[in-house]
Amino acid sequence: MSEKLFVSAQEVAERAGVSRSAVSRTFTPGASVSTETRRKVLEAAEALGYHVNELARGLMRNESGIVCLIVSDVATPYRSALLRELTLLLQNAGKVAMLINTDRSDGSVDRALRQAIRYRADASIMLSGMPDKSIAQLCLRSGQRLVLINRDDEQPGPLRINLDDDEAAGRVVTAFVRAGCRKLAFANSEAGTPSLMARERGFVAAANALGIKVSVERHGWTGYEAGKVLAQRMLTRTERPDAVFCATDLLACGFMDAARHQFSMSVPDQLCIAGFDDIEQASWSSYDLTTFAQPVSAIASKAVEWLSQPQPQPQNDDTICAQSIRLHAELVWRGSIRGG
Amino acid sequence: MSEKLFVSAQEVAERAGVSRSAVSRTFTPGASVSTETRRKVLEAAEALGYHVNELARGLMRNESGIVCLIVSDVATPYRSALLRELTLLLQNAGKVAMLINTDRSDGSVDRALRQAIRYRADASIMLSGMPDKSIAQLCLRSGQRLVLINRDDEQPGPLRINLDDDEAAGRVVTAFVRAGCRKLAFANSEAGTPSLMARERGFVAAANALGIKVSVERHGWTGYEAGKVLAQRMLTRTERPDAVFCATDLLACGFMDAARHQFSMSVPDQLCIAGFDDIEQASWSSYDLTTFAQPVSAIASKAVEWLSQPQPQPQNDDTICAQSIRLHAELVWRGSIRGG
DNA sequence: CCCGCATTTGCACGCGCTTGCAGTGTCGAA
DNA sequence: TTCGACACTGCAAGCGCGTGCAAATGCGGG
Repeated sequence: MSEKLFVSAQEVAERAGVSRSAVSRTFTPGASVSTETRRKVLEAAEALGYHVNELARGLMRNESGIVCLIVSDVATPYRSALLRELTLLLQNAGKVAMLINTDRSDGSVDRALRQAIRYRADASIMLSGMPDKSIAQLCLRSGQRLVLINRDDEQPGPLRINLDDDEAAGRVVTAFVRAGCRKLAFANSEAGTPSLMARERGFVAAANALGIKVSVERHGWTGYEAGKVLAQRMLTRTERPDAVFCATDLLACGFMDAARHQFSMSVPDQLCIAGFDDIEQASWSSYDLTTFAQPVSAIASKAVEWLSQPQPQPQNDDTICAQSIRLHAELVWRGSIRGG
Repeated sequence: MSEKLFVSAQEVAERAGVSRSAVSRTFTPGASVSTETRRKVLEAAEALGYHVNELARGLMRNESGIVCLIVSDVATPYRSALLRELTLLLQNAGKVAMLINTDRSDGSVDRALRQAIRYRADASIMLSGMPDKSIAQLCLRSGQRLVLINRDDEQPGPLRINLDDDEAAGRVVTAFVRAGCRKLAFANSEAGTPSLMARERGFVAAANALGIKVSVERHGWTGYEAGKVLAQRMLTRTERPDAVFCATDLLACGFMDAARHQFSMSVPDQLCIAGFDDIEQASWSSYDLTTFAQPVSAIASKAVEWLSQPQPQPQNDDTICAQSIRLHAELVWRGSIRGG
């Protein structure tokens, strides 16, 4: 039955005529082995098809090399793009990604996380999403390093990566105004995550500063369908907006489709639209959406970089390194806003 | 420095006043422990915040509970949808997903896979993509179980999950003909994966059986841009097709956008289009694409189901269970083909 | 009261690996 | 020649856990 599938360092040692320690050291960067011994070991290892058992190694070293990616809505364009970048970089850094899907909220999230703790993951990266800050707590208490992307929990310890959502929102107001729009609207979801709300606040504030009032509507999640519903609500009013900033590209796509196909409005002639994320679909010619680009690869590389650094002194004085990085969201100008 | 982060079974045992074996058995389903002992152990474990060390357990049991997902183009809608489903189901089955991204072809793939082997993954699921069958070999040789999705390697051992691509392609011919189309075309990528080629063969064969010739064009990968290029090639000819079957929804979206915006053609009046995968965007009203649905959740559940079964006798006689599952791709009828 | 049986429990070993420590060999300087 | 410095190497302990085996315990019948 369990018929000895893997070769162990012991066997490699025997074949190479050296001690088991020599084998171990050969595969430990920075250990002291002579070139000759190393050669013999590598040869034997190759011949036998030896692979270091990372489970045993992790057991000794007390670090597994596993980074777990905690994510909801994996199938969403922005989320999956970030996921792609992160896995790639982690691999290059010699780490390995464990995926925790938090879509179902029926306690399986908690179960999955505990699962990750059981594997002694060195770190967790939370790609935004669910507000469960207890999860973050659990990660930290089990000695993991934590990276929070687009979340704003005021907890010490983790690295927080955020965007300049509010300033970005201000810039889109300028663009709308320059295009001659005066009846601005903001289409948001009910998710209420910090970055979404920051965009809303920034937009409203910048417009108000110019003496322009903004009609705000919130509905559903950040998906396409919600965008359609928002359009139905906002475009059936007596006074239609002539420019709408959608908190998300998916919302924008839904909004635009409804505006065009259900209300026969022309974009950008009768309605200017802007989104946020710069998902692939934003560049498709049916949408040609002006939007803010999530600096996906910058986010990923900052995160992985931070994780690759040696543990920053885990002292318990009050200057706990509450690292926070703020990245810039570049406006990608396309055809959904007049004039460019 | 390494200040004892995790509690061990030993400590739990001491607090509960039992032996370490008792603790171990408490967390091993099916082991023999009295209710009283179990209660004491669970209580102590809870108080101490004990989590089984899955690394050590895997070392003993010689199975890690890790399933690795080998995937390229994670950010692609179909791929990420499948990923979502798989991770969810794996979690429910008490397993954990390790993600291997094979986008870069510069040997990092190989490195990542070896990484996975080092973690003694119990199984791998290859979500189609790259043709490197040597990778599959490596998985099998290291004792993993293997699931191949939408690939057709004729190797024994793995579970193969495929679709009825050729029959599906036949059904779309019928639909086109019924819509009054006679100049059929097939837009494919150059990737040449088995399922893509099966769709092409099936389409051409079914059309030929009706005495209709098909113009076939292949270009690039299976993305949106390739679809646009294909449209540019096929629609600049003197004799334009009046119906095109795209091997992929992304191709179809690109094709449709080019047809409408660059060639001012009306879909479906002047051109009927069908795709394959039923990605979310296919249902967006700008596309409203008739397409075949990948039975994503069926695929995922078949895969996880198979992995959850006890190892099917690993005998070495010639009746190696070369399991193969063929699923049905349902035609989702929308507005990109006339008459419904 | 004793004995056979079934259920629990503890002991001790080993999974495959890292690593501190002591031992071997080599070499140049004194 | 002697000696310290140095580069390797092997030994053995131990990481946290599962599990076979034997001892312990409980129980009912004789």
